[in-house]
Amino acid sequence: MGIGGVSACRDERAGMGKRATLADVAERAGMSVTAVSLVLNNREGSRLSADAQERIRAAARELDYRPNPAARSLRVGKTRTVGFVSDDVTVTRYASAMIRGALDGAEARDHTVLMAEAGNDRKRINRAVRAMLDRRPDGLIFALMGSKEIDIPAEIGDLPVVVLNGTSTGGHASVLRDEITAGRDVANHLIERGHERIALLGDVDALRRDRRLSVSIGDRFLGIESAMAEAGLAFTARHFEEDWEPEKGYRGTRALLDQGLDFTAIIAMNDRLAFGAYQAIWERGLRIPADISIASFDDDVIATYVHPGLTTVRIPYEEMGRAAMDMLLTGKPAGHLQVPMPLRKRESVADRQR
Amino acid sequence: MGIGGVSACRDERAGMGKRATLADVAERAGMSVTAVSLVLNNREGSRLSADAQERIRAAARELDYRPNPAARSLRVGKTRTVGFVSDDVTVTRYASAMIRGALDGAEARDHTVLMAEAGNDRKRINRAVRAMLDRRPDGLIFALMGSKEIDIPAEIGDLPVVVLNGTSTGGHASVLRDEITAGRDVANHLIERGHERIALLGDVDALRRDRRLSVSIGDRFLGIESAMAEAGLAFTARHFEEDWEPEKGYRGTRALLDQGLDFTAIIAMNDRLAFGAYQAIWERGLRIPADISIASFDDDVIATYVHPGLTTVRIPYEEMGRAAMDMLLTGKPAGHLQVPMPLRKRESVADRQR
DNA sequence: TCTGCGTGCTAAATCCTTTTAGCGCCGGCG
DNA sequence: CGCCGGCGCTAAAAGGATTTAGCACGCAGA
Repeated sequence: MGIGGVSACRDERAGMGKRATLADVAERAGMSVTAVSLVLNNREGSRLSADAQERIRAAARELDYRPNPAARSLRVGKTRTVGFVSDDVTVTRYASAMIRGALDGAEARDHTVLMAEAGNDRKRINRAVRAMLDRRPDGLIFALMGSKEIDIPAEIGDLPVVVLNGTSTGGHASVLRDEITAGRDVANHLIERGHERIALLGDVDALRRDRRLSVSIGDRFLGIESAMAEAGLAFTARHFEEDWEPEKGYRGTRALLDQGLDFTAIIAMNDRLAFGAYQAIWERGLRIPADISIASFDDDVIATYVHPGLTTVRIPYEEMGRAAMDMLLTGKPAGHLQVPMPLRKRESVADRQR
Repeated sequence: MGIGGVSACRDERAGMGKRATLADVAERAGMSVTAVSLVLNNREGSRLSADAQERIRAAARELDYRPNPAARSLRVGKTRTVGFVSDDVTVTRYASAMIRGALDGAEARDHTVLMAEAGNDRKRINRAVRAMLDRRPDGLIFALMGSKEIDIPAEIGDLPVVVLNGTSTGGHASVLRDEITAGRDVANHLIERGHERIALLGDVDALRRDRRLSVSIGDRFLGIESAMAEAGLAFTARHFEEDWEPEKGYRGTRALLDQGLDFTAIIAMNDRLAFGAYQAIWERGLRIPADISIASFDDDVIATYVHPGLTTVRIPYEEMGRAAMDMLLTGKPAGHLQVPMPLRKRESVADRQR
């Protein structure tokens, strides 16, 4: 039975300085530390009397007891903490949605997230991984801002790992987006609207092959082309462009138009290219979608800024982040999850007029 | 004294399963645990012989010893961990730069960052704060995606706190952006180029007053207007608009143009409004910057996507994140730091022609 | 010779929780 | 009667680091 002074001292100082420990709760409840631990963790092992349980819970509540995670993880070996290592947070603006998804997933399972940014430099990656490992997280997510294939440092050993928005050479579990279906959806959407003469803006050779550069873009092309082939169509115009920026979309579309307008729709490989296309099309006095329909990929901010709104496929960053965390926190992560990419239909696609 | 097998077991299995402990190092060096701790932490207290020191260091190196942070922080009370609570990661795309800045700052001081997202809901904020507090971080950053004034939960007690991109009602240390100077810079830039008839796009009453909505927008107006006043100028046109989206910028600018074009330049309150203005101006067959110059705020992605490039003031998110972390990790944080906002001159502003 | 002190090092306590081993008692079984 | 086993609970160990207290020894000064 506690001396009044001691418990009073702890009592009112919640949040400030010292916090109640198991021993404090035990003293207040007139029980042993073990008993308190048992009860507060609802261990089935040995049932304490209902009375004792109630006293303990009451004491814990009154003292606002919350276990010290350092002490707990020292004993148990688990930290209820997940490491989130990303190559580059700032590259893709939307990528913060990936973080959000992961954070939500962790919160739902009562874990907290340690973040680190590692860049693309191998040394810095190793340093970040060590820093994480030192904190003994229960798992690690490698988040890639451009979907790529990476090497996971061997140091990690058998710690559960999920690669987010990419794959690893070691064949670790990963979360990807379903670019094949996305490609098919975009192409089919135009085909269903009656378009038969379609131009491709942002065609490229390198990315299709090398999965170290991108594990997703190859699939995007694959999907587009399979849908075209199934409809018995081929592109009536292609503009090759590796650098998918608005400026390039603008120039590319101009070049395409110079070829004599033998298309009624454009598939742009991303929204920035599409935005450039808008400018080139406006400049010619043509109208979207009346004269030319456009569809693309990413659902970047600009897709909603422009008139008419751009029909595009959303990259489900948030869902992916969430999925990665779920994967990591439920049993042994394995396999490659493909998250569907929803088609956002806006006003840039209409039925073929001509 | 260890059976050979034990140390051999530990020896080669770095990263996997068990890791070397202080006791392992001590055993290998033939010293006491205390001695190892003393040496590895370079304690001045008692000098061990150079020979002993060398043996200890060698043993630690060979075993790839790294201290268990749980054990350490259990003893010391510090965790070398900082909590980063943000209201909403996804609202502002650029805001991820804030995260990056904070991460870099923490890395530089060998701290790791615990992230949590709290939204704007008081309950959820408290839950996030508790989750953080349970992990006993050495400090807390409250990052606000739209710069606002918030209440910091009292629970935090005397833990060092920095409010990032906002202020607290409790007067905690904070990192803000210098919107007054930014406002002045934008206005002066136009004035120096000879513009005397200037329109303001996105004027608004509410935001100017209520610091709970925004602690920065009021200053932005203040800066703009003080520079105008010093030059003896007043706006020749204003469009009021609370919702700073492209659509509204488009309509607003059309309305402004309908008033009879009595301005040669526009100050838009943000880039999205400015983007809308571009569209309205193009539609009239006018040219930027030949007929109308435009300058605005934020340096959003679209500022570089459009032609001509949009002159705007960058929000220094990354620097702010970094500054907040520096503040937190060096002594007692206090005061309000104003991070300068650089003017990005692009092609949307030219000398007055008419 | 004895005291005092600096040197080089270590045993033990401490931080807080979880887990293991087991105590004392009582009722039931053989 | 003696033994076993369940009940309700606790003492003690373990986990890995830091910190405090202090030991043994040798040397210098009185």
